[in-house]
Amino acid sequence: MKPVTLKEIAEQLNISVTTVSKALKDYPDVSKKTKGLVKELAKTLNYKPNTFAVNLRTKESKTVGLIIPVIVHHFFSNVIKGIISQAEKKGYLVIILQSNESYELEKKQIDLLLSQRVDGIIISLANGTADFSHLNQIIDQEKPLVMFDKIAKIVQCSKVIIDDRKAAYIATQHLIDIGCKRVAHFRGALLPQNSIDRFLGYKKALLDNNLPYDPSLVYICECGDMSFEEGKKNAKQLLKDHDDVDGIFINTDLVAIGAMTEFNNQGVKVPEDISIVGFSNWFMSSVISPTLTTIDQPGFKMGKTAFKQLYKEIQAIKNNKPKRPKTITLETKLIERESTEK
Amino acid sequence: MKPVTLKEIAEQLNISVTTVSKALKDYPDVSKKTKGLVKELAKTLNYKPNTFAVNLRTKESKTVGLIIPVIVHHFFSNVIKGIISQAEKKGYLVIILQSNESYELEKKQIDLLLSQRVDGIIISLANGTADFSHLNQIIDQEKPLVMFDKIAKIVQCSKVIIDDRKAAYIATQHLIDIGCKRVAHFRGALLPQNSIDRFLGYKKALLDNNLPYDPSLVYICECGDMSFEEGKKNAKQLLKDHDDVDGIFINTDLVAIGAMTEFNNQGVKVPEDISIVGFSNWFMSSVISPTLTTIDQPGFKMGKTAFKQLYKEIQAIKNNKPKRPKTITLETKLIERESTEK
DNA sequence: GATTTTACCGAAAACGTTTTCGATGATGTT
DNA sequence: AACATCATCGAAAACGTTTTCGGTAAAATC
Repeated sequence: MKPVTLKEIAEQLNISVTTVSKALKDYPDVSKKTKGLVKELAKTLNYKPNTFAVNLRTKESKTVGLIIPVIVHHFFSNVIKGIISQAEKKGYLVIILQSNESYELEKKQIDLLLSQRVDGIIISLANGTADFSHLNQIIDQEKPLVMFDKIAKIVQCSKVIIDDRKAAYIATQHLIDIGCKRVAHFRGALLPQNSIDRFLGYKKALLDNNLPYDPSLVYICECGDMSFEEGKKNAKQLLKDHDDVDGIFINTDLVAIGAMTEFNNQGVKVPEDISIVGFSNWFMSSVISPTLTTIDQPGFKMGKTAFKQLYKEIQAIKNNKPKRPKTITLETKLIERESTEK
Repeated sequence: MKPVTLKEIAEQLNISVTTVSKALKDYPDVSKKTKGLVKELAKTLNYKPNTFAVNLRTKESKTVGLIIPVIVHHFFSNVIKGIISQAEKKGYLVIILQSNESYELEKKQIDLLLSQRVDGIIISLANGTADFSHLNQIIDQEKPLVMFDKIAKIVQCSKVIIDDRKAAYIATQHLIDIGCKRVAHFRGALLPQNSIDRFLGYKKALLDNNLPYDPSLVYICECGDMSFEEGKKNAKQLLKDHDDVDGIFINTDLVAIGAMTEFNNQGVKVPEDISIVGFSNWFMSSVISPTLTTIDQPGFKMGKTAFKQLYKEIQAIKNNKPKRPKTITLETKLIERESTEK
């Protein structure tokens, strides 16, 4: 019942462990005959190299860590899928951790991954993360690090992002183009770079169109587990505060759907009374009523790209080359649907 | 830049590696004084035990594998979350693989996990899996295996499931209770146990209520990536085939939503003309219009329970006790919403 | 003062692999 | 015949940890 080792194969064939090892890895200094014998016996005994020993020798685990704020989330689960699919192609396994938008957990989890000696880490930051020493710790150990979506510009590592500012600008411009004069914004939490950028894009679009920027039209939501509820709450508040808003650019689809639900409950018609643009293009947005205009955020591609970059850096380090941090910006596009049909 | 080892600590303190190791693990045969010195130095040097070496010695990786058919899926991502959260509590990491509903991939991935020497495996089978030798291989190696959701009854291992038959019965009975006389069923793929069970529950409910079972009212869908489209397609076909159907019990929410979309497009009113019950209680189902009556399937709890059971078996094996496979059935409940409001 | 007990420490083996560096004998070259 | 070349193999060290088994000195016991 014990797992088969090189030693056992060696003993059965009356050769050394060294030769067995080399035969299996096709070293040139092993005869064709022995290679054949070794490989055959290895197969019949169902030999599987002991990863623990291999890792110890080679100092690599062929494993990468992934930390994301939430798993049950259309965008993030797509990213996971992208990362895993690409990792599998390269023979890497992925350990997934959920930070739950908590800085403390994120820190602990990075510690955990480092002590596990993963070959690299991919991360999307928690909303609350404002200090980055735990990330620099990764870089100090010369471990590749790739951030995506929610990143920290300051940290010297590769990043896979979209141009949030531009996307938000396009979304807002679209609302203006269809005739909106008072455009509100439900923004994300205060810290994450992407919610800042989306806010800035929104603001710039207003100003470029000679529309006044009114801070009272900007509502905040944390975009955590309660996104849907937050959307409802903000919508309710907005109806109380203003009676002239005719368009909203909302930081994320789920919040937008919450808002639409509230509007529907209160008899406010979308898009007739208020037009809405969301963000991310959750699958859900294409099946609700009215269907939601949104910005397509390529989660699967983002995950794939993130792993590809991480892999490049892993290889670079292996060959003692500099890893060259790189920022990759993926394309987004506006998906026009019923919620902005005028 | 080299990682700190026991040896380095030992040299700096002029003691042996053995003592350092024992000090860090609070062995009784190390003096308080040395323990203090060792622990302090370990902390200042930021010592992290080399997992590779530890694994090699202890023969365990504190890592478990998870294979699921699809990741971007409300139910499954909830399961992932449940497993990860529970694993973290016990100091275990989770490697996630996606079988893409492919038997071949599933087989390969099990091989991969076994050669990685994970401490246990949790799996939900691919639709196409009909042969189970790859699963028995796990059991033969005395590795704990827990199946959930899509299981194989035949395989001798622990299982975490719901009573699909009962849940389907309740769903169908609900349709009958609100007055439906011709109840159709969109079932899942042919092989998975749960889609068989749901079908049987549907059938039994009909017969118990003296309604005829009509095979032409049963439509099949694979419930893979194309669920939504399949729902639309089946709905379209059903409208062609029958004009008297007034209720449908549908194998999974996403298919149900696809069907509702098609009905809506064709001017068929839900629930007035046709009432619909879905399955799984995806978040989406509570925000679409009309909201969807469905069976709540506790993904998070399922994941948690699956890991708990796996953990128990890992511990049992460690202590040379039998692992005692166990089947755990979780409660489901009917969530009544607008799609069955008469 | 001799013996036992206790407290503390370390040598060494083991986990299974990879890789370096020779060693050996056979073959080819001059 | 002397030498170089080539093909094939293996001994041994190394990776960093854990754990067994003794060993030594001090303290306790008689």
